[in-house]
Amino acid sequence: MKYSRSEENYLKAIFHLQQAGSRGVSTNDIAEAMETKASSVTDMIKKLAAKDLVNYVKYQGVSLTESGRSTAIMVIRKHRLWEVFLVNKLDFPWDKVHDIAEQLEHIKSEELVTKLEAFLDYPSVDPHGDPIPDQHGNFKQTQKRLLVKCDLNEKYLCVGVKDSSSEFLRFLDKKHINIGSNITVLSKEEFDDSMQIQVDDQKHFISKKIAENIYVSAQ
Amino acid sequence: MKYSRSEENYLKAIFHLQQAGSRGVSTNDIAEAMETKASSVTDMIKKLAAKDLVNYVKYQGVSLTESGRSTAIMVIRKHRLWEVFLVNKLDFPWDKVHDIAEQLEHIKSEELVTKLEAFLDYPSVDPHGDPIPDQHGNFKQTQKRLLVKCDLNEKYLCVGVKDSSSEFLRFLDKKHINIGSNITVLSKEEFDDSMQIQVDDQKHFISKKIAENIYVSAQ
DNA sequence: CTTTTTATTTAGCTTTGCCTAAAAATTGTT
DNA sequence: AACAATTTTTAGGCAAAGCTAAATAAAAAG
Repeated sequence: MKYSRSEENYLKAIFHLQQAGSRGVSTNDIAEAMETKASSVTDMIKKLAAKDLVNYVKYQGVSLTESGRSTAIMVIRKHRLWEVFLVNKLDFPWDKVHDIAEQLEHIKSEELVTKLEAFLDYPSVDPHGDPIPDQHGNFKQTQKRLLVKCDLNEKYLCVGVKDSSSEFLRFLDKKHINIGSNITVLSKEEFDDSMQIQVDDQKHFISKKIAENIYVSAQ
Repeated sequence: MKYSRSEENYLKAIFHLQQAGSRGVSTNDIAEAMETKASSVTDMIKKLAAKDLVNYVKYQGVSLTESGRSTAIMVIRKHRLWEVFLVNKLDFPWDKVHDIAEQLEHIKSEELVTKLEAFLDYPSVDPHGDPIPDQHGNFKQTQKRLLVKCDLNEKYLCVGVKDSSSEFLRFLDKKHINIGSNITVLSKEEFDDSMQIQVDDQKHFISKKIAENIYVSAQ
């Protein structure tokens, strides 16, 4: 069964919103995420519900059905595989790949995804540290946490970012903070939650806003 | 300036038709090539004319403007580069890449094409032997000719195919006829234009229909 | 427990790209 | 030249995906 580009984008957005908050996803949230109007969202939701991709009760938001969830995951799988291709093979900087992957993720061909994945050597995460689902849709949610909530003097591994904007990613590049960097929080300012951190062998001061957008895992 | 997928497909079809016959391209020809109806073609032609992509006089067919031609060539460039990627990097057989390349050719990103081309090492032809335009739209039309029109006992180089259907390409694979194979016409049957040919170190009998779909160049 | 605010849905309109059926122009044939 | 056949265009409609504005439901506030 095949879905339109727009349907796939809605499913993806709903999936991401569902991951964030555990509640049913509201029309307005979807509208904001997709940069569209609530009325357009209602229209599309009805179509998705008719195709059994979402559970929908008027005025009560939506949740993905099994079928909707797996469709969303397959789109995300493609998106992340293409991001790996763009960064690892074509040498794109990691902050420039999102828009292109947004287009590539809608290419329809099972075989293409399978062969691309093999060509890339079965990567488990994309350039931003997000896990890549396998062909059955399975992926392990790394138990990552935001740097802002980390303990002092523990060694962490940078595993991903929350904000994927070019501005933020370029900031990280400038500070040599990459996926895989070792990070330790050396001190924390109670007043504004800014902190001094050690990244591999360099020390930096970063604001709360930065620390809120870096994911790390204990190591 | 950006054009829709549909507009790009029309421009591409018109370009190919224009290459084939030198006359202005007719509405019906476009409709047949695009597997759509003549009335739809008229609609689209008007839009393309309004955007100065084609020259259009009612009832007299169309021809591409400079802008239309270069847009078409850029789509063809992308199509052929992606075909090379699919065959050389992802190991697709050459008869399976067309449909996927039809999708990939519409991905919008100058940078992607540039980087893809470099990654593929600036190929000059696609897997079917068709030339790949450079970033300025230049490409040399190889002075190829159909095998059916070749002289006896001359050495030729297989440079492309006219028919790109899976059936035909698989036939060629079976006979080990590839782009780059050496071909010599050993004998020709006047009655039905069938011929005996030497392909590298193998001999085959082929019908007129086969010989009409293989392009060679003198060597 | 009303009232106000906010969220959601409905109604109706727009554009793109396609369709069918009918009209008009062109081309081919006596 | 006049009729027939073919090609092309027009007219009117449809589905997808979006929009604005108005109506309605739910949530928040008094």
